[in-house]
Amino acid sequence: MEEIRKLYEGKKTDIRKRLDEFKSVSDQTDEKLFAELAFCILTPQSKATICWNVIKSLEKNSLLFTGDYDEIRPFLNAVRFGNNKTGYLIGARKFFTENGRIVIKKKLSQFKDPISLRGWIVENVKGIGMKESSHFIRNIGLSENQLAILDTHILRNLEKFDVIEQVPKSLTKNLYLDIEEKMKRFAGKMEIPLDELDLLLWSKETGFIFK
DNA sequence: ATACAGAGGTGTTCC
DNA sequence: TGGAACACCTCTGTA
Repeated sequence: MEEIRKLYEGKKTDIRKRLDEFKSVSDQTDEKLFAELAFCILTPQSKATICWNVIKSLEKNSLLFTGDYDEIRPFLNAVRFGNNKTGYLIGARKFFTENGRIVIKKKLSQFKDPISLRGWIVENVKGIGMKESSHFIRNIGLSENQLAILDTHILRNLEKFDVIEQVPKSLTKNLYLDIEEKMKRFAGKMEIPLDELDLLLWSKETGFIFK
């Protein structure tokens, strides 16, 4: 507990700066928001920096919004499960396309709160589960301290600090929500906003704050 | 050198 | 009907 508080005081400035950058994303174009979503589709079990570079390459080559499977797939050669993820990316693009262009901000703004938005994305965007939906919403600055991004790093830390008994072997939707509640209570006890606690535990494991 | 676990999980299948 | 088991797939660090 004391360890967390001390760590937090040291990194608070950097963490808040990063969260402010996330918040500014919601003012970006629909294309920019989709690029974030695409990034979150690629991320599972893969290196975040590589995934972000892939998205940038696709943008540079004007394929993110127009490329078909065979054109996009080679860019995902270094991404785990590239076959599936290429399909998910194209499916998501189709889902958010209206009259030939990406419409995403308008759709997201229909939701009152981050929780319902997350559920809607999980239901409708194939390839995005609870964790990545939370990740995406946080990355575009709409999480409002209500969503936990429960990846292996965070779960390991929650176990370490006795927030959960042990890291579960598989994370069902209900279990996700259950652990999320526990993490929220822990954040409250630590007097650290949930979004900041997430980045804190994440950077504690990986040494830096990326996405 | 070769082997092997682990990496910011998710969809499908089966009970 | 909710959850466990399994497939997806490639790179990197470690022994």
